[in-house]
Amino acid sequence: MDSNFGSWPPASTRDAVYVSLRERILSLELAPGASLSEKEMSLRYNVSRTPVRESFLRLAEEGLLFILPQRGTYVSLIDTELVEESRFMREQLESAVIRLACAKFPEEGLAELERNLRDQLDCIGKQDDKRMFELDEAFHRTIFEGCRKRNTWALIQKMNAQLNRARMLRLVADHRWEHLYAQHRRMADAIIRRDPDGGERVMREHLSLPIADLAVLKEQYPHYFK
Amino acid sequence: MDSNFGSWPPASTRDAVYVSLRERILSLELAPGASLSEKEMSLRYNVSRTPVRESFLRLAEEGLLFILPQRGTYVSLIDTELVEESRFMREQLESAVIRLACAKFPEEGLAELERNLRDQLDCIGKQDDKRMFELDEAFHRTIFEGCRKRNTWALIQKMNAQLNRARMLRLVADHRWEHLYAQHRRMADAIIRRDPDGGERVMREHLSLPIADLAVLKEQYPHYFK
DNA sequence: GATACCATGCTACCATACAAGTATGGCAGT
DNA sequence: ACTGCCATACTTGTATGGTAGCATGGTATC
Repeated sequence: MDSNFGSWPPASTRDAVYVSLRERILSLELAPGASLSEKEMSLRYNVSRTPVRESFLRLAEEGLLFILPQRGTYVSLIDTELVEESRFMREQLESAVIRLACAKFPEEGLAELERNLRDQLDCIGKQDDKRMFELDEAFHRTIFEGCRKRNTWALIQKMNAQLNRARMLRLVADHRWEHLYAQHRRMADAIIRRDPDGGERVMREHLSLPIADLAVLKEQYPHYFK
Repeated sequence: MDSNFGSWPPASTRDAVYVSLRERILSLELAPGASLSEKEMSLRYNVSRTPVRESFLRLAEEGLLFILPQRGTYVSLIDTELVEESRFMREQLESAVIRLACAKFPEEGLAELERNLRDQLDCIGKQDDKRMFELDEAFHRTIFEGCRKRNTWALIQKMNAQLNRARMLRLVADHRWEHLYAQHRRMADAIIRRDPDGGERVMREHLSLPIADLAVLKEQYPHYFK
């Protein structure tokens, strides 16, 4: 889920600070609009201002912070337009890729999807939300990798920062895991059947759902939004 | 074409260095594989290592540099897989957006497209390559803005760094400007006609072309590629 | 009372110093 | 001649000091 996935612990102080800050922002522990400063964070993490500053710059590029020179640094407000566009982009890219998958997909990838689906069923029984979230991501990633579209997936992951922060507001998210599983199952079936139209249809349905209630959230937490 | 577009001169030393380095990399003045160092650049630009270093980090994130800690920094080799994926992503996003444009597009945007097309014709007569390139970009940007997909366009611009560097290798690029103009003309017509299928068809055709000869380039400049 | 000014303390930005890891070339020992 | 060691000169990573710009609150002036 993170760019450092697979290379733990972080090689540098900078990465450690970056990872920590990012997590705190996405979890809303650092709320949208909150103010921070290089000095403050350097004290908190017991490091110098340099790695903190470099993390700030990186987070600012990702749209999670915004920096006003000589004034201060703030956690960026959630931009509904940006969230919607992120969802839009993901929908387009994923539906294109599943078409590819329905045209040609390696046997090994298919086996991986089946394994993943079995695990999902298992998770639904155990109500393990965290693991289910990981399986969801892994399922999609497997499709991308099977089509040799690793970089595309990486880009989607970056954009998802915005999306996931919004999603985090739905505190007790309606874990409609059964529904999610059913859609994943249909995707795998479409790939097996070599049915691009069917695959695309499920995928678009799948990716239209997540943030239908964005407007509601904006009313509920107005100070978190732009 | 740049994120600082419209806010000139660059507010900070950092941005100035970043813009300059980026341009030199994309123009291949700094060739793929070339080695550079923070110190060297700080001397050349007469600034301290700090803004240079921060530019390096940003360029590394964009995939234009790669940094080996304690060893050195190099201009990244052109990754054909990444280039192809960039093209792929652009194709998906642009064809989705032109479908939107064919469903609904503001009158004002349409006027802008017509203005742009007139200027393109003008440019073809004058053989002004640089301006034609700008008009090409502006044409596409106008379509995105008319659909309120500004952020999507911004993302495409970032990805294009990889693409454009590859494109730059075709030194005397075949400026088939007339062909390009014809395609743009057909896109505008599709928007006017409200013809999503026609619009998408032209767009996909338009964006499939650019790097058909990537393999040839790789043979011609093997040391520039991964 | 309202307004213009200025001291103060904050910020991020930039310069510089130091630390730590790595490549290289020469030299000593075999 | 070859090998292993080490001094040296690089590299990036981190720490810290100083600077310029901005916000704020108090004060002097009208």
